[in-house]
Amino acid sequence: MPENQNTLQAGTPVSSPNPEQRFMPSEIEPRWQARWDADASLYAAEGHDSGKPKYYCLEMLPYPSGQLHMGHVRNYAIGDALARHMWMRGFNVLHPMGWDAFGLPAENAALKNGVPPREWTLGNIVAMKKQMRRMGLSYDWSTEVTTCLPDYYRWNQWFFLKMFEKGLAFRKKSKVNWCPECQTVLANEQVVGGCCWRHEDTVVELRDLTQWFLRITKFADELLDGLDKLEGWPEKVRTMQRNWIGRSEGAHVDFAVDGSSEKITVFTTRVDTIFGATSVQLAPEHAVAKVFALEDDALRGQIEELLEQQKKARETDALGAIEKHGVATGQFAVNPFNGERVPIWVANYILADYGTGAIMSVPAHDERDYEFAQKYGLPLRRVIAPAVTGAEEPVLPYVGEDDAVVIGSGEWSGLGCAAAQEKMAAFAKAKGFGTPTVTYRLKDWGVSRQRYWGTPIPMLYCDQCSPDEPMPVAESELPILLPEQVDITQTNGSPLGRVAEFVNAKCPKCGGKARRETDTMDTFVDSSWYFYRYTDAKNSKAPFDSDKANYWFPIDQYIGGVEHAILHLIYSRFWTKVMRDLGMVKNDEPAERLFTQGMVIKDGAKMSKSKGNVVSPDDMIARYGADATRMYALFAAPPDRDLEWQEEGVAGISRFLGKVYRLTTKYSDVTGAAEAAPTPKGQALLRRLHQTIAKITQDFDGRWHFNTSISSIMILVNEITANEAAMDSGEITSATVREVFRGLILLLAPFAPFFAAEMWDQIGGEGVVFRTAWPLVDEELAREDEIEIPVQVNGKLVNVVKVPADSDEAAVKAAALADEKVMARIEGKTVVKVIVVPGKLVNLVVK
RNA sequence: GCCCGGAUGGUGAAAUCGGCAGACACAGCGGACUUAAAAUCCGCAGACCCUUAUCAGGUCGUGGGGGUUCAAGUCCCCCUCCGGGCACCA
Repeated sequence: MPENQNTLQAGTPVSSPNPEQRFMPSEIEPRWQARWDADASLYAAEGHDSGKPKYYCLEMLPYPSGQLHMGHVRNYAIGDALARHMWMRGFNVLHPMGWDAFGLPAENAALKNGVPPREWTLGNIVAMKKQMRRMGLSYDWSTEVTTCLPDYYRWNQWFFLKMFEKGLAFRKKSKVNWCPECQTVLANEQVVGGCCWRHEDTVVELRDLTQWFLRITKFADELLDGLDKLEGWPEKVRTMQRNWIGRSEGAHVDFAVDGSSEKITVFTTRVDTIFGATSVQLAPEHAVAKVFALEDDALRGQIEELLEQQKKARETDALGAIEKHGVATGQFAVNPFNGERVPIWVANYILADYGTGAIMSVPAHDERDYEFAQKYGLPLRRVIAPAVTGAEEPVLPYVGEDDAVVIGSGEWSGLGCAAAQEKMAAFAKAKGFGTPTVTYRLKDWGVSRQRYWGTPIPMLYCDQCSPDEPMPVAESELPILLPEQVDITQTNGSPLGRVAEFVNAKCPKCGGKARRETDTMDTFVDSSWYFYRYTDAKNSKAPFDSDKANYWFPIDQYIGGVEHAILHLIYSRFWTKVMRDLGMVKNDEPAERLFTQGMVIKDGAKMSKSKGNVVSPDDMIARYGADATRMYALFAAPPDRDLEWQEEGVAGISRFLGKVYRLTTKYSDVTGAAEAAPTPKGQALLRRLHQTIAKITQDFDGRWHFNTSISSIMILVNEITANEAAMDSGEITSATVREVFRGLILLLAPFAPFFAAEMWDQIGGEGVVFRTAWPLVDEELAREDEIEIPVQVNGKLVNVVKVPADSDEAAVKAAALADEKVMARIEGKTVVKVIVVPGKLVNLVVK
């Protein structure tokens, strides 16, 4: 290579640049990885007395499937860049990782390959941890949490006992979602579009079962109201949770059944329309409907049919699409507001598990009731109208607007709808036939699972004292260990039920024979509080020490996929409130800020085995190195958007790193005697450096558009390349060269850690690059002294003029008018108006 | 049906506050280096038109249509398509 024949200028002695070297990530990365792996303190959080502000940076823990996928790579590349950046900004950073290690795939693998779930899971963890280390992720492994190990899940059991004590964990028989594929019950949150969240094509069935529930509804209002304060969460997630909680204000009103002692309580959000009620509609499973059915065989058959339709619709997620059917019971209800008798019907569009399972039907002012009434010829009665006098009669059904008023409703006529709702509910309450009430869509969290690989529920049933009433296991008995060597090949019932040594226990009360609960907990229990355990992962006396948690919490930044918006993220908020009420933590919410990254796409579709478009991170790392792979994941799109994986792009980043490598190694040793002030070219290069520092600092503080951060680094490097001759000749002093490369490497450190560590070493940087202070912007240096101002004539660009950066309006205007092209353009025309936006542009309006 | 996103060159994207549309890359094309190739470096590159060609010039252009403004990818109104969430929830 005919290189390094740099001519030295007098007075600017520069040592010879080194011969250029080739970038070999396959050599660099393992070398640094070995060093980092050997140093447990490198990424360890400091003590609470470090004097630094704390920063808890958390990425969602993975399920240990055995293979990292690109979604993980993206998630962790974002979190890792942030953690490293915050270290460099002087924070005491907690950056932990763990394993969401219970769950069905382990059982499936056991069935398929004959490997026990525990072995399979722990083996996968080893493999994935190795992949994470190859990625160069900055986790503090001393706080690692593995949810399937007894030292973790015993605290699930402990929490369960606490919740049982407080009445927050309870057992009830109810309709539950059953996935035939998983052979277990699912929580409402785990049913997506009528199908299982793990088996998108498997329709969930409804079964009547006695199951354990956690009383998340107790916190419904707090979970809802708290969303307003979570300003650091994406609006999308907050909206999804609001919808999911589904708070609805209204009233209960009792309708007496004519000629019977029965009464029907309806839930309505529009009690102001009660004078327009022309029937009462019951869900097929409503208790009163059952009473009527007892006396009438024909009716019973019809109701059963309605129930069947409803069940079918629900299971195929066609609820809302099915045709409304109903049957008149022949019975009548009495409207307590006007004493009117209205017929009682049973209809397939009334849900038993929402509200009271009964409604008053107001066909004139409700779309569904209207449709039903039209079909069955039930009467319509208008009881609200627009306030505007002389307005056209509204088309029915008319649900009213803000200004609608009540009509034909006795003493309430003339009131606005909102006022009428309030007053009529209060009236009902005063008279004892109703009350204002709030209904939620949110249901209690069903946590029982008829599966093996999960946390055993620490409850007992004594044949003598409580065959049906559960008794808690004593706290001192914990953990109730999950037995090994369990036959999970049979598919009916909980596998633990077939393990005699597990089931048989002693009753804590009478000392007689007792049975253990054989269901296990939903794995979402594990992930509801794991991030607290990170703060005190080895504690054997408690889930964690409160002081430790209170130091680190709330999480400053949580990063993960949006798919958990109403699963993990609502359960976690609930769990935090429970722990707060137990006095364990002070924070109301687990995470201050939440970031949901976009999906990784290939050929326009989400990567999946079935589509055959999966790109393996291992392949990418082997070919281009971890730095290039990670950096591409950040460069290809802003982190909140979907990212199309293009291997050529990774190659491009690898080329870029190669270029930086060549330049850095070439100039790593340049030295010069007593440096003078930077030369003009050096000044320009330093200006670019400081502009880049400003840009990237701003990106971390703001929008996280790391794609533009990286592009700004590329611009800097392109400018360095353009100045190579000047650096060789000494036209840019060695002091400037050193400053530029030092800055460049620090800026790259959050994005390409192996690379930055190697380059830092090469230039003789002191200490660990990730603990070196993030460079500060020198505003003076960053400022341009000459700027280009576009000049438009009638809004069209004509030319660009150069002016000093501090030019005032008059000077910019003068420069624009003096420009030849501009003059040519406006010749013979009248300048009507001149718009000068200092620092931005000039627009001449001419005629 | 309702609520959120999104649509910009051949591709990924940029334009953060209404001010040069396409930064930075990928793919492509041309050149240098080389016996040759790879690698590397330099250059070109929205579409169309005018021009023999150059130099230059012109028109159009951010999903579509209207509007506000000296100026619109950006603001307002209407519409189309794509992705996501919710949905007989009374």
